[in-house]
Amino acid sequence: MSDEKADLISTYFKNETFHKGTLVIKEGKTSKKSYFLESGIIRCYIIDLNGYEVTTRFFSAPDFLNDYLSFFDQKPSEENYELITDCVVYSINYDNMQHCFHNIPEFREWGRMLLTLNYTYVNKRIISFHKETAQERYLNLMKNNPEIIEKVPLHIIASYLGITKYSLSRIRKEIEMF
Amino acid sequence: MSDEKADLISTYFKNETFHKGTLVIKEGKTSKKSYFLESGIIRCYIIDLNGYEVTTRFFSAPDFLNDYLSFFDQKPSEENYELITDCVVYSINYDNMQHCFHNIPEFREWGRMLLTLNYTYVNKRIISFHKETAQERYLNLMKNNPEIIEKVPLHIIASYLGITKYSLSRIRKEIEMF
DNA sequence: TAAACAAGTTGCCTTATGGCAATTTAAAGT
DNA sequence: ACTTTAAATTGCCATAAGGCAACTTGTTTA
Repeated sequence: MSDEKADLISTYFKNETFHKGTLVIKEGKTSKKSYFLESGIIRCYIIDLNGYEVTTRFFSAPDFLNDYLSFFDQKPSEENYELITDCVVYSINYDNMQHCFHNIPEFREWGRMLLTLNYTYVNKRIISFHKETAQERYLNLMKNNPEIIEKVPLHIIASYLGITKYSLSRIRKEIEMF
Repeated sequence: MSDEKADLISTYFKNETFHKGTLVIKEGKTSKKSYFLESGIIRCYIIDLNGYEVTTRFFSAPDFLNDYLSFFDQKPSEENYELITDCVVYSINYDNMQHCFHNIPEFREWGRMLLTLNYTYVNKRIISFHKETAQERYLNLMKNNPEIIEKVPLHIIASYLGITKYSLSRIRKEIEMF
């Protein structure tokens, strides 16, 4: 993408800072913005049938974050997006997003690319649940996103890996012993 | 959608019949068509790192099936789509799909809706791996897609549920005993 | 800095699932 | 109909992960 285009696009984004613990998107409320994450970590989670929090995804800079279902259809979200650390973001609202989509071909292309990446991501995740042990999933997360291992509380990582905090604690112990 | 629109759209689709065992989309080859499944069952699977087949999804009439990544980007697929039973489909090729997308607003809307449904589907699936036992996942499949339980071989259903054929066989036995 | 609370660890035991081998049942091919 | 092959079942034992309770460590906050 050319610099001019990038500059043009950047004028539709607004720089913002949020603090740890903030819910940028709330279950039941319609998502008003999408975010480019400049620094920090955000997690997406839902409450399952038994009342437990299930972390479905982490976002860490420089990821782009939005709730497809809520944002593009402007209907209530079914998930929560919570800041694990303080974050600096560039946000874009619905109208500006629509404007960019309709007027900047590169933006459309980029949007489609994001969708592709997202789809690939969830597909890989499903496969990882089939054919990897919890320990392997943990080691992969460690390899690909060490910042998450470092900054996210154990019980949240456990809920992302699909195991209990007890099991993750034991896995950590075992890994330390090489 | 109005009847005229539906008729118009239908002219871009071609009626075809394929036999059990056919691979309509092959790993490494670019997907040329998307399919509306009129009757029959198709599964999508990949080969994992250890050489095992992992079934990631079933399609049963009246589902719409396509490989987003391969079809829309016209690049090689990473998955296989195999007919579990004989199938009757309505297929549409890439050029016609593009034409419809550009000229029929309802078609675009429908495309976005499909995407939404797909995303919701994979999200639910990820959650089911977190917080349901294999037996619960099996019972849900039974409830929502009895035709799959009936017509798909046990070892394939097992690979979809993320367990071995041995475990699924035992789960079936246990369920029969109420 | 004390007190309160959350996060993480660990021992003990239970349960779900895996993996192999032997066997039975069902399906396909000639 | 017979033979061959694939699919499904089952006994036996191994392993991964869960769940509870007690305990330790680390973080807030009054």
